[in-house]
Amino acid sequence: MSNRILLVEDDLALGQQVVDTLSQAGFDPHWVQDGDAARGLNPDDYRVIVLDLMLPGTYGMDLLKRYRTKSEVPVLILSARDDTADKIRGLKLGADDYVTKPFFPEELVARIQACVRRPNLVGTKRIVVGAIQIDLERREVTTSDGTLSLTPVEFEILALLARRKGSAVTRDALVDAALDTAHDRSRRTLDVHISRLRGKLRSDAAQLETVWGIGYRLSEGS
Amino acid sequence: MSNRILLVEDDLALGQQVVDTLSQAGFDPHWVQDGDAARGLNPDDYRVIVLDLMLPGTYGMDLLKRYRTKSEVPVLILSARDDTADKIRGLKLGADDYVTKPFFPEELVARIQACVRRPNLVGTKRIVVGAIQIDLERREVTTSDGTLSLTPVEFEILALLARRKGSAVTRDALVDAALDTAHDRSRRTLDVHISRLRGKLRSDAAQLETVWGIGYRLSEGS
DNA sequence: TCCCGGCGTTAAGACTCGCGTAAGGTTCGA
DNA sequence: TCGAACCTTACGCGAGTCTTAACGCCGGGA
Repeated sequence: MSNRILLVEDDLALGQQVVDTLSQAGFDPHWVQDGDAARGLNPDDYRVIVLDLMLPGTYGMDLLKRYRTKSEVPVLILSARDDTADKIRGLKLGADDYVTKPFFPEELVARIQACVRRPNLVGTKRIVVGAIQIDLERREVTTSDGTLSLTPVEFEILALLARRKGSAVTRDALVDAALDTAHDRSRRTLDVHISRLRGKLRSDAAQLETVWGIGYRLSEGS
Repeated sequence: MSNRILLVEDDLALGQQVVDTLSQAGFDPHWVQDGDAARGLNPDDYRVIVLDLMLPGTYGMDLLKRYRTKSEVPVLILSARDDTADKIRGLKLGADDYVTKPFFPEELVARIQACVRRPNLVGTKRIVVGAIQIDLERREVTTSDGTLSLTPVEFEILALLARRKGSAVTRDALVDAALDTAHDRSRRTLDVHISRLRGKLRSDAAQLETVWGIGYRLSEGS
């Protein structure tokens, strides 16, 4: 795997500085200035993501949430304000580290290396939950009834449930991950997709449990 | 594996504060005041190690190096000085994070959780009280009778009691945590939920004791 | 350009399930 | 023994969920 790092930073001077430092440290930085541009990128293409919280366009927190639901990639937050509440919120959302400006580029590099070094056990692009096998790269799902074809939304829902396999996943998280943003969470759209998903899962549908008042959970059958 | 955390900290006030916060967050802190005492411990017995760099006896950096050569356990550094050179040195030596005093306990907890989250997404955030095991992520409870499904309110009640395991919890606190606010505390709603909870706990119901005039307590059975 | 199939969304009715309340019984402490 | 605090059961309402059906958008193909 490459040493590619995604840097989301709108400050031109700072961004250039970080890019230079990362390059010298042997990384392959990929710099995006705009939050909306970062939305479309696939987090799994990168080793680490360095994210500035104060962005024009999409807010940094939204990006973080988005990345977290989609992938396991370590995310390191960069922020102007040394605000503890913000810090805690970021870390709770799944960020792996938090650096406040101003910082020395060397510190950032050291922290990135600390992220990378961590045992990344979940490198596989294939998740197995009971009788359900999900190939994230081929976007293919196999059950005990054979291979089945899912729509994009259905696949995203199942993929997120599989990544968090065994644990209950909030309705909100599922909506964030699978449906276009700016959705009215009160609508019953998600239910419909879940319903169709269950229909396709057929004999393995029992693995997709509903957690009342919370959301859903994908459990191993046995 | 348990949620045991090793805290190496010589400052008595700060140490106690951290221990309290960690306990409330569902961890099982193990506090050592002396660096030399920490030398002999096996790092693999702990989920995370929180290490103060300014210690009497063995220097913190030495301990860090020692742990790193022995084990893969995440180490989180605590330091009085906000010295970048020190920070970089620590992170290069393999520390997973670096927090400078003064800090808010909540921040430390959030950072610890960020460390813990990585290796295995399943099985973390788990509280064991006697025969009752509570998986906060899966929202699942296992007793000696097997897995049982709780309603949201019942789960919140049990979770709060488990977090404060062994100590009495006020009725008000339980109502705040589990029930919709703006409720009439004088009513017998909480009793009903407790009753239902006991019914589901079956043979382990004895662990959920009534503290007369105060509230309830979840105790280890044996 | 028009048609058609796939897909996401909305709407609506039926249904399940959790929650709060009431009411009567029981236990505890003084 | 008395009263307050607590336990338990039963029941109805309403929130949350499931399912079916239909609408609208967008793409490819004729």
